[in-house]
Amino acid sequence: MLIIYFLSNGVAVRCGGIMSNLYNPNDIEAKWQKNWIEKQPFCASMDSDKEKYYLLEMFPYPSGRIHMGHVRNYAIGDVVARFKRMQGFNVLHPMGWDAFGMPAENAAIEHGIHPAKWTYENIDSMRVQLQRIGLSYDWQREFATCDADYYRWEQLVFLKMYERGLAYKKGSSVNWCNDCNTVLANEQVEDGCCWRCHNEVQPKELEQWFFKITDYADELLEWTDKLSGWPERVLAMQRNWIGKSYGCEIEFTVADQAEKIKVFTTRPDTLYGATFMSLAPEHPQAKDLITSDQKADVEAFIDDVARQDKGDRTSGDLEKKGIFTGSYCINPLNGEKIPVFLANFVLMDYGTGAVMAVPAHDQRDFEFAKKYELPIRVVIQPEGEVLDGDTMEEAFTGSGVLTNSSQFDGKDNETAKEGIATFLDEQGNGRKTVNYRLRDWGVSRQRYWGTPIPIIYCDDCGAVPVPETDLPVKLPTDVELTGEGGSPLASHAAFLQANCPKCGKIAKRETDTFDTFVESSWYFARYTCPGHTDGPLDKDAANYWLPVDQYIGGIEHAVMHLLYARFFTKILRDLDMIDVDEPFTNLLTQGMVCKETQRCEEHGWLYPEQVDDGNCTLCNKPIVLGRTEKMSKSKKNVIDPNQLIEQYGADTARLFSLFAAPPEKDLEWNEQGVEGCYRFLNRVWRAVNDNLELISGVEVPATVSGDAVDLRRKTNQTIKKVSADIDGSFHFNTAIAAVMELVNAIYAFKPKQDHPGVLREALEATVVMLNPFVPHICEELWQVLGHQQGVELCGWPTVDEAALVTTELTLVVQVNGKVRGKITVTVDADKETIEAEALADENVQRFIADKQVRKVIVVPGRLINIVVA
RNA sequence: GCGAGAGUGGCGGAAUUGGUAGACGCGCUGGUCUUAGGAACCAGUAUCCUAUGAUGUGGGGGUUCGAGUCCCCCCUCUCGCACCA
Repeated sequence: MLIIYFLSNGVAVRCGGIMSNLYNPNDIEAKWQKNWIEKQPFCASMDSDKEKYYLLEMFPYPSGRIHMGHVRNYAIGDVVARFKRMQGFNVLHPMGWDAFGMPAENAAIEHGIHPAKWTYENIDSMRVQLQRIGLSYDWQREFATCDADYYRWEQLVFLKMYERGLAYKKGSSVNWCNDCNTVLANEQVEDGCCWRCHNEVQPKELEQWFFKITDYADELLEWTDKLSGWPERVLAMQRNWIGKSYGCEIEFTVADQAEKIKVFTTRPDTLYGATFMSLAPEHPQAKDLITSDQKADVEAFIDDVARQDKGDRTSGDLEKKGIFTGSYCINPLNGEKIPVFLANFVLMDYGTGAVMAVPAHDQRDFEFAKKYELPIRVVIQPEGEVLDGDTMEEAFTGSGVLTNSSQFDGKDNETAKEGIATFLDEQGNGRKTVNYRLRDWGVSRQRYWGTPIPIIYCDDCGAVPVPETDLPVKLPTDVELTGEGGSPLASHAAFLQANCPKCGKIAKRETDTFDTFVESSWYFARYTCPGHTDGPLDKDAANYWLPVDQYIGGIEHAVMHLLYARFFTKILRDLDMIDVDEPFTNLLTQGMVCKETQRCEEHGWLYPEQVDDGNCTLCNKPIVLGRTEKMSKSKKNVIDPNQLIEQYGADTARLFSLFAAPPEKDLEWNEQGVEGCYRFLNRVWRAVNDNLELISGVEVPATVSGDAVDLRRKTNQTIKKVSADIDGSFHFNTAIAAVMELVNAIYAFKPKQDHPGVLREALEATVVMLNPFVPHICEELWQVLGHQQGVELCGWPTVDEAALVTTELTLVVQVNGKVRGKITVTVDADKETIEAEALADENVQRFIADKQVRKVIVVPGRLINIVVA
């Protein structure tokens, strides 16, 4: 026999004779990918006969290289797309590029390559990499957000928003990142640092464009209760972010002045307990309140706080500090004079920036009062306890009955909240209000590589919108990026100079560009009509496809992207461009891809290929295993998908990503697990090829007998399980496990030659069911099995209920809840027969012995429990 | 502190309505075939034990004929928010 040794996929194999029978993923995958690129079988069009299904994964930033997170995200999506298509849905599954953003500018600065060139080249290279995974996208709908054909419509939406006052400009203190040289939205600041570069964020006064997301705060919040297809924690994060709280605005008159100070409180019931007031140091009224004898000290305090880092300012363990302004204000309920303080823990951007301090019932005020020896007055007494302001050790924030509160004494505090609010309203000193944590979305960025904001500044007419007919305001390409002196648009004469659309005089163009989250806030809608030239959206197409039935992406977008996209959907609806309220019916947030870290004492973090047999390849010292963490370049615990695919094939990469963990959980990368998946695909490959001669041309029989009954039952049980596991619940790992069981049953099935039809049936079901997971090998095997049409066109298999029926059942017999035996009975056996059989079991008898049988519980189809004394 | 989620073999993970805990895969052990095995196939693999036996799903209680699953208390971990008035 001819013996050949060669290396295939990194594994040495020996092949006796027929080489064509070897599973060779690279050849098969190249063949089918070529077929998909040429024939474009995954292109969608509107079809009223079929039920639509819009499946979308979060589009990638074109960094140039895909990572395992992409592979996982898109593999999950592709299973759903292929499955739904096989089920007969009209599936829209598009892909494109979130193409504006800073890395392109950084590449330009570092390597002198133009952002546009860099971006489009990256897109070309990433498209090839995605195609190498075998994803079933409708590539005809592809676009990049940096295409003028895309962003021109974004500019139009902006103009419409501007008309309606939903986009406006104001000067404000913004979050400034010195490293990125730009402004950040509140959502983009994490622990006081830039979400991208982690540089410390500084406050800076700037004129900025804002989107009035606060107008939609209520609707965005209300819908969080209706998005039943979203994970609860994402909804919780959004609710938290919107931060709606009901309360009261109360006006305090400043003693001996006409001025009033407005506070926001959720606890008007504690107003009689206010013993001082705290203002944010940057409160605009603060300076007017400083009396001359306090001037020097207070101003020093204000400077001190201003210099403090914003992160520390809101960190919670900041030491509470404050200073008396010298002024007093009057409690509108009892006319009491209380001192006004400035306090470092009062935030200007929440509520009104001023707080009535009730030390007895607020922990922060309590600590402040203790420190500065201010009075603590109890106004709410809990049941069964008597609080005393002089002796209490912490604030009481629970509910109780009012005291020291004049006509409200004796009322429970919930009733008093209403009563005091109403009373204040009648007196003209306050009113019930609602307060939000959510701020308007600042969208100006002082960057080049983004969508230009279509506004012209005229000395006479002010900010004038660019006429719709002049759109797009194109980003000029003839710029040089140096990384210094701010955005190159500000010094680009041809771009900068424009005539005022109103008066025609020479004017200046806006040089800021949009936050790139604006592009990703509506791309899913544009996919429904990417070539539309009469407006942002073709309403018919958008209404046919939207909302997205299933959206899949990372949890890191729980607040920013997902909230902005919801907001934009409502904007588009109110601009009469679409009819839906919410963009994404169902949301799946997949877990991160993690891997064990490895470290060398001398060389620090090591890449997997820098470790050989537990030793560092650089110095041969033993490595130290670190924690399992999210794959990241900095920790070097990364696997390059391209290399992985080269070694094992895309099907193996996909299979492992789907099998090793359920999609919403973190996935721990494990080389041996990958090999296990590769082995399984080899097993499937051989199961078909080794039996090919036996089953070719064989019809699947209508009725079967003998051992074949069991295999047919297993086949149908598997179809049932896999269908249920994929549909709706996305339990891909258990679906794959079920097919593995079927394959094991096929291997164990004997004698094969007696029942070729049933064997064929089982093998075909295996191939069809695996297709959503590993499409290349399945297409190939389907062809090998003699089919002319693609496997996807054969449809998803249906369960033959008759084949599931069994004649005999194995029941467990318990004595006092413990398994003591098993009996086999016919399915139609009655309760008496089953009981008699169970009691007759030898081992069961031993445990019953001479004891008295109290009760016998028969759970049909499952077990018998004999209860003895 | 608030909110969400999790805790099951050596590891990743399974277990409709409470009904045989540990599917499937990895790893490990033994075997077959081999010059060879890091291939393939077969068998075994929760723990303790001589055992047909006992124990076992973070800990402690409870409900039940029966609890990983339901109820109460506690512990640990992960994530998000956090001086939000």
